[in-house]
Amino acid sequence: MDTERRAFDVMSPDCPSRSIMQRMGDKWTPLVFLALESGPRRFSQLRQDIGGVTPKVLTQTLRSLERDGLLTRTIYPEVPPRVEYELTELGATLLGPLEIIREWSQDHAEKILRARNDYDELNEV
Amino acid sequence: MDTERRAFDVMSPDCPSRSIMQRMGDKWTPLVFLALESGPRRFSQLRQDIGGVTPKVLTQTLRSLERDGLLTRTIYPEVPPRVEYELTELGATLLGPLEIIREWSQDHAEKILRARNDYDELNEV
DNA sequence: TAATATGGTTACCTAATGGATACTGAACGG
DNA sequence: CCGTTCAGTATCCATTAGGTAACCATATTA
Repeated sequence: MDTERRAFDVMSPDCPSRSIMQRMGDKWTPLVFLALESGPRRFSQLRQDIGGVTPKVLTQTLRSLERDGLLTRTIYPEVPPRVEYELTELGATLLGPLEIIREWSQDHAEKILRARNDYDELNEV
Repeated sequence: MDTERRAFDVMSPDCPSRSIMQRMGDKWTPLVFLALESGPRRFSQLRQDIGGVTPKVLTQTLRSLERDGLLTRTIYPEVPPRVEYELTELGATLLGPLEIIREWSQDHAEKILRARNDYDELNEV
């Protein structure tokens, strides 16, 4: 129904879709998604799945994704506490696009690293 | 042929593909790509196509993409100077994935903005 | 009493990034 | 001699990202 007019346009400086597009390229968001791909995970499981993330930053990332309705945070009133994170339906629709980006990155990493070396050799002599 | 072993794995903290994945989500890179989709463009054309980018930042972005072999920078020795940017073959392979991200962002922007509002109302009262 | 485990939060700090603004160089037009 | 065009640089400042380390609440175990 909305084929004629685009409500959002990423090329427009003030369009909110632009900030959304940016966020999905932030440092940890894609990795959180890939880790949640196969089902709900606990906080410390995510920490292990994603190498090198500090708890603070992981918390920030998760909160921000929760705020955007991309995942849910469920607290189970047990001791010790258990908190599970799970993609929402909306969040799951992002898995496809992210998987494509991931494959591209992995498939072309070698070429890019070579290009960087060539460039640096030419311009740093 | 490389179905068995992955040379690069974005889930590994030290893998270079990770930095590559991150870069394609930076603020201006996707917009540069979309602007170059239909052919070479000059510096000031890009500035206009992409709203709100300062020359310094645009230069940084373009240089970084050139370094990675994703676009070429051609200087024509004229006066006033003319510099054209054009996607390389490698760069062009990124257009598909980026287009998918763009569509996702535009299609789901409204839902996400609504989720943000709901979240903020619940947690800021 | 205290250590342990979980799932965080908070305060604090630094380095890098982003952005605004003004300026340069080189040739041409007037 | 001055202004204009193009493609950037230079300079400065504010914001942010990310990291470290300490802390909290709770119940169990010893």
